[in-house]
Amino acid sequence: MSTVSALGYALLCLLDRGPSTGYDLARRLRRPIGYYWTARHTQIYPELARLAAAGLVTYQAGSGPGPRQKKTYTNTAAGRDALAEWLVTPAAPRAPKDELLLKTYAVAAADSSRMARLYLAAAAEHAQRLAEYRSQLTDLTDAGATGPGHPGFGNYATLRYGIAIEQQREAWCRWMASTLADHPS
Amino acid sequence: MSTVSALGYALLCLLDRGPSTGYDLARRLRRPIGYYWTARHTQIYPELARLAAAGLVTYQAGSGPGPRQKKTYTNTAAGRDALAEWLVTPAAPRAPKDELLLKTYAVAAADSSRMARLYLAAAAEHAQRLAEYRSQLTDLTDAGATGPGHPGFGNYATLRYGIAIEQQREAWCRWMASTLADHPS
DNA sequence: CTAATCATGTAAGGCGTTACATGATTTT
DNA sequence: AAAATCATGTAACGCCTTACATGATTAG
Repeated sequence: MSTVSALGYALLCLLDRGPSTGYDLARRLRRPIGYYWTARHTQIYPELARLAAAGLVTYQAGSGPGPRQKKTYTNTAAGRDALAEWLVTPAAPRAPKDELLLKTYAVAAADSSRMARLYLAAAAEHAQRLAEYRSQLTDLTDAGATGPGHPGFGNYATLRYGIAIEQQREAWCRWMASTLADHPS
Repeated sequence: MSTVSALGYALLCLLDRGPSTGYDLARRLRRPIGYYWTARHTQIYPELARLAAAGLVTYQAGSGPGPRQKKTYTNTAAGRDALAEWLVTPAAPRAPKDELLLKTYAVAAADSSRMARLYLAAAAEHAQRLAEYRSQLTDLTDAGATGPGHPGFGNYATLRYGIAIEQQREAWCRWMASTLADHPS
């Protein structure tokens, strides 16, 4: 009963919205899923092969641009069932990895003013992300994707989360920068 | 010039606050660093060996409880320098992995009421975390760790971040749950 | 004519987890 | 007497990135 990896389910999520080649899945994975899940094509191709072997996807092969065949993948009924079941299964907690927080823990061992610049740069990045997310949210709001039932609701909901988090992180980074600036070491 | 991994720097951060055995580092890594960085002892022991080989830490060996020697590690001057330099170096962006957001993206393919329960359970977990963080923040505030210069400031600053994020995430989970409940599929 | 895009794969190596292995001391 | 804690390691395996490899079509 070959278990499917999270990446496998991510691909099933994408294929649920429409058939794609592996190449296309890599492109579609960049936005908006790339904000909370990423994978390179080198991971995607073998994973698609595993999903096909498990009977969760099928493909139609045609002639491709390169020396190999181009394969267009679709979810099978088993794939849709597996996806629906996975969606309502609580996720195992993942190990968090946040290098900026790790650095913050040891802030006493660093030069304050150089460290403050780090937080300002991070704040600027978050501000830029925030602008990106907000513009995408506007588009989705205009399209009426603010409720479940609308096909864009998944995107809308994740964007709302992203906006809330980026706001907090930007504010926290600015607070760190100003706190360090007020207190040179 | 053997490059040091993020885990290596995490260990240097801990050793900067006091010498430890590998076992003790694993324990100290659980809280509060465990909130934003984790590692098992199976990763820590080889990493300490690499740090020692690179001259960033030294150890004093004594007789241990088991068949092997117990080693107490300390940062060297080179280790402290490497740490100070790493702290002010911008981190390379990490690939985010958030299974709940991935599921949210595909929410249209799931049963609404079962999915709503998932968000409620997640919200409850965040509420519990929030209570934990708040109680620790109170202790640190009482200890006067609210400004840089105080040795507990690193903990204080990361807790403030954690509280802000957990609040947002809890609120977002509750919003998702109620939005799905209002709109059964 | 050059670069980008479309399209699919393999191989080597780092990071991280789980399971395996040993054995003294302290607590229940 | 049993369980937890202290203490250190190795081995196998999965996940993920970087580099390697091929070649047609389209846009500048």
